[in-house]
Amino acid sequence: MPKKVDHQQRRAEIADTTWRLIAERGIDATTMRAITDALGMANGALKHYFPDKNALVKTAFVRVFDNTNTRIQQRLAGLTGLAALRVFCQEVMPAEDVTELEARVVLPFWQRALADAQLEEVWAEAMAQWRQQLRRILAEGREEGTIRTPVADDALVEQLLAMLNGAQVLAVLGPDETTRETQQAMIESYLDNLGR
Amino acid sequence: MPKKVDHQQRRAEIADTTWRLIAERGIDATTMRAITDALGMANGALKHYFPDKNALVKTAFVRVFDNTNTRIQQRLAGLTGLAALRVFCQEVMPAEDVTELEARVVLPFWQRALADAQLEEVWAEAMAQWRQQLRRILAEGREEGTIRTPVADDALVEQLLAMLNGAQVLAVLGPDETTRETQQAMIESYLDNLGR
DNA sequence: CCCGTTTTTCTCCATGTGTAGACGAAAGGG
DNA sequence: CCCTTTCGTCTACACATGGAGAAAAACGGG
Repeated sequence: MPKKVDHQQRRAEIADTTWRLIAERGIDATTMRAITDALGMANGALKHYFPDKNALVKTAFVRVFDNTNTRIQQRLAGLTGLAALRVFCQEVMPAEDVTELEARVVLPFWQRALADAQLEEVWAEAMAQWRQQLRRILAEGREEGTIRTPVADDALVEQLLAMLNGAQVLAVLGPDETTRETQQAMIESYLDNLGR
Repeated sequence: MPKKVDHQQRRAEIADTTWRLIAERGIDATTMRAITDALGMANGALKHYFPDKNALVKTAFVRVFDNTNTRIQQRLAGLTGLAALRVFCQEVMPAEDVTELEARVVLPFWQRALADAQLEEVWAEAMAQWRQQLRRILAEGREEGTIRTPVADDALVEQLLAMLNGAQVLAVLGPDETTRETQQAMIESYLDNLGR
């Protein structure tokens, strides 16, 4: 029997360095040769794991989403209502270094999703998942009394989703370093207002 | 004396078809040959108007921003406070066809701005302008009593900016046609809440 | 009608890209 | 110890892109 290589782990490794390169140098500079160079491999080696670049980029993006979501789920353990919502927002917003890297990947992803139906589908699913989770958290908050705004939950979900996505743009493309605390203040005051 | 061609108008014409192509086919498919083909020109003709592609793309983006802003200023004539804010949001959000086209240009712009300092500067200026204008509108609303929320104006400005940018993403990449009215409801309920 | 200037066209080239395929290397089982 | 299977490397290639430059055309004035 031949070489034994953990195919799954290798794929993950390649995808990880791919999105890291995207975050660092931009997606245009992330060519297949740049990826294999960063991995210390030759350019043809990717072929055994990804048929073409589209597949590679797609799984790289999916991996970023998965990372974000599992991180959220971990930090969300045991929390409900407004407290859960606060953690959710903090974890998605580019307040830390990890989240800023993720933001630098999401913007190119959006651009590519405009022209690739598969990527758009991935994004749509991610947003559907977030919508569902936010709705559940809001319902919890209503029940336990931590959320008392007269605004309908559906509108709140859209507001939150839009704010979180927009915050990514403002954080990564804003030159001001104030954005760090400004964004914290922004989301905090919004959340405070939900409890009246 | 030689040919007399309105240099300014020609530049504008080229920039316009450029961002229209970007909106329709995506920015990757918008090559210089695609642009000249759409214009009925040869590929070398652009050289007299733009030194390279970066300059072309940059002015195309700037033109989109200028279009949006002048449209806003026109519709904003005579309005103050909450009414002005409502119009501002409606005009920026991709509720109409024109605004959706603009959104399809903004997403690629963000991606490019990540790697191009000049483009980032353009975006920063646009956001600075919007921030200033929003602050003024909010101050007006406070004075005339149409805005009575206890949340600080600075936080409101950031919330609005983030929501407007995020709405662009959700509108263009969301498969649901519900987003049209959903987004209207979202922004309306947010604005209603500002007046208590 | 001719001429000088500008604009436009056309051809060409260097470069970088994704991808394919042949060859060598490694590794574990018989 | 060998051999089959997989993995990795290297070279090559077709192709598109941005850009440069010479030739031709268009245009307005003398």
